[in-house]
Amino acid sequence: MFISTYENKLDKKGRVSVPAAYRSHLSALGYNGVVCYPSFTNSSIEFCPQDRLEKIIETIDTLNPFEENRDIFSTSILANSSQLNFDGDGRITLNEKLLEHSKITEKVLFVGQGKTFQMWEPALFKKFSDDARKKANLKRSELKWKQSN
Amino acid sequence: MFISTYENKLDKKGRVSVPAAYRSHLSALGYNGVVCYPSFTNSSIEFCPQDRLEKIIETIDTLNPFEENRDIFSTSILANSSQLNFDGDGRITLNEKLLEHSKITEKVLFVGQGKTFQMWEPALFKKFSDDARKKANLKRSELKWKQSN
DNA sequence: TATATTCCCATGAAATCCCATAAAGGGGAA
DNA sequence: TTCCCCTTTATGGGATTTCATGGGAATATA
Repeated sequence: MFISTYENKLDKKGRVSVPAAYRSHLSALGYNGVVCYPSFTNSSIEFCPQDRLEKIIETIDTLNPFEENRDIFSTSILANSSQLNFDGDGRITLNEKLLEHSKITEKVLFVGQGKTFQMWEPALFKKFSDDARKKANLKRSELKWKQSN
Repeated sequence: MFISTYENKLDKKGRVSVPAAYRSHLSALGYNGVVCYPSFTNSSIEFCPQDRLEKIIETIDTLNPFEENRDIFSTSILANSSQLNFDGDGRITLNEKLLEHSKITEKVLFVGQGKTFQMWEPALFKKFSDDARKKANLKRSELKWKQSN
């Protein structure tokens, strides 16, 4: 389970420590790295264990080859996703594309999302999260209903 | 079941003993820790066994990955949750975010809620429960009046 | 050869473990 | 019920380990 948030520092080599709590969960799942891709809907980087991306690929694969969605998904997710392995100290190195999309420069905020997690530029996340909280209050009843089913 | 209330002390390392009665219930469920998150509606910290949060994660996971609701819920719930494990003496360590939300500084009041429990700054809980009692009284007279008609 | 990437180790700070002590609670016998 | 003893629990603090971070050396890349 990926939960909570952790703020770590990006060093001048472009490395950042993945929080120990996330690493131990990943290694429990049998992974020594993560797959990541720029989010569709916001400026974060999405991370997931490898098997999850495989599931997404399968889903895309079932789409009609001439359907527009298929192209959109495969181009924007698969083409932009990368495999990042941990170094001996549990760090990953972020490439130029990821830094650009996320606008991360100094600090990296890791945000747990249950089965996945994200990386954010801290200030951008704060903005997003304030917004989310407001909307969540409005939509809370909706989630409760789904849970009870 | 988590019932009754207990007031324990927060030490200067930010640790507090979880009441033995709560701990033994948790260990009967097979957990050596708890998951917690700031309450939506008041200044308490809500605690639950881990499986409860896992159920929420499953629910969120059934939502379409590109749907707005999914982000909103996972951000406002999961990002604000943390896993707290017991040390060898049955204590947990509260982080800055939790202390700030709850305004806890010296004393911690544990309040049983059946399947979950809460942590309060004692004075704030007193205010909260006094208020609740007043409201209940108002509604009671309302109810009586309606009954007598 | 120059540049980037990966591996390895050092350091300080923070979290965790471990033990000592004091207080509280429970059970049995008078 | 009351007293005493034993066990459990709460709390404090020192010792140890883990973790994040920086930088140098080694390897790969171009």
